[in-house]
Amino acid sequence: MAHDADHHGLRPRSLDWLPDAIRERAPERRLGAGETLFRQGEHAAAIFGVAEGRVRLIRSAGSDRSVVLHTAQAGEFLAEAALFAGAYQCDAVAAVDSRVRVYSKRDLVAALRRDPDLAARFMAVLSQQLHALRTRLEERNIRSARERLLHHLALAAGPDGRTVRLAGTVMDLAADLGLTHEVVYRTLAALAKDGAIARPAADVIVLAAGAV
Amino acid sequence: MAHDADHHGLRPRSLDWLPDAIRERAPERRLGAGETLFRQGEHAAAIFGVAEGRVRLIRSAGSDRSVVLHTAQAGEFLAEAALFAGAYQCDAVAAVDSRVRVYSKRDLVAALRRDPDLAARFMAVLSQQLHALRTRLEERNIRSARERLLHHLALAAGPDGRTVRLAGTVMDLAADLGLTHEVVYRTLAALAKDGAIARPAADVIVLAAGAV
DNA sequence: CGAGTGATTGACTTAGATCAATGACCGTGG
DNA sequence: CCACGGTCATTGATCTAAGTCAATCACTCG
Repeated sequence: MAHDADHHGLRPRSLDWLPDAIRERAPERRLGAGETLFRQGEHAAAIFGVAEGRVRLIRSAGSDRSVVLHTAQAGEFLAEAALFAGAYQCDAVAAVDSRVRVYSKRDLVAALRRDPDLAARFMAVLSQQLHALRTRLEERNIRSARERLLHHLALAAGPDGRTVRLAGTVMDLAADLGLTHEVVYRTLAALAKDGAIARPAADVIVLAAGAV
Repeated sequence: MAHDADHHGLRPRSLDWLPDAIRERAPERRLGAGETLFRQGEHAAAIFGVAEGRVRLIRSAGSDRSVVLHTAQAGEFLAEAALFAGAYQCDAVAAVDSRVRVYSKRDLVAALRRDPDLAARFMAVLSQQLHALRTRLEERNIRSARERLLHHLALAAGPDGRTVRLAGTVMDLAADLGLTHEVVYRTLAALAKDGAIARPAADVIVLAAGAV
């Protein structure tokens, strides 16, 4: 099986809050690469969780250009916004062979309305995701690969504030950072040479005490 | 007065959902540049809306490095996540002289719990912001300035799918795109020369019909 | 054992950042 | 009323860090 795409401390899981009753009742649907899950304008009767693969949200209406809005990875939720709208606002197309769980919008909305604790948990998850996403965007504003990487590592550090355990591959890290993997390898090597980080193991990075 | 920082179609307003009763009762607080609004670990008794200026969320604990998590612009909400946590998770420091509205967390939580419609509206706002943010992040994954700009323009286009009215300055646009303003000017000029866009007015860009 | 994937480094190119300059425009205070 | 300072728009010249292409090695899995 492929890597679990949702390995990252910074990428919060989005499905934990779901009541078991609803989760267990959600059917699974398989999508071939390129297959459409839903289209803009369709009545929104469900939202989805990506179990495996990748699903793209695409806005094709309007201009000729079809624009990718988002690529949902395994473990992510898809189209939460449809919970509060009558129709989907964009198309969803599987980028590769994928599996999605289908959650009934009606059931979910009813549950959220009935159970304030559930609603609070959902709002909490949304807020946290929002915060995490803002942080990622802030990170992308850092132009220098070195600074960006250090920013990321400082945030990903464990409780001691220095030790980072890489949950995925360095290539995944590079993708998260919006850098090519070569640059990340090189920058890691340079940081290690400067003594700014140490790498006691392949999947562990330790920030030096005085690191800028 | 400075530019309204929240001019952008892609940057959803975050305060509209608030019940008037709470909004009107929220006191305003002025912050000098560098002044701290709250600190990590403090009991979270309020959340904030930035009325003017910029407030940074900073994580300083752990590593020596203090890391900027987010810079909230005027019009944005600050620390929604604190609604569902006992204590703030990071520091908030004014980047420039600023004004914030202070919303009582207790009141808000009570209102959300009491009024499912309000809760639904809040969830809708959070979902939309999440979606918008994902789109911005997706945009940042586009390396080429030309393609990134076209992506942005296609999304910012009005109902006809081709006409974009710039709400702010080109410099603001550049900041949104994560590019320098010089590159944006140049790229706009190049696109115009290629016939991919037209600029009938300073603040209007029209995408050509056959634009890739 | 061979195919596939990740880790790593080298060589080279280029797009975008940086530094710099100019002109338009706008408000403002003398 | 106009000179002045500030901001934005725009373009040129230059530099460099990051992207691209490429190769090698280690490892795992069937």
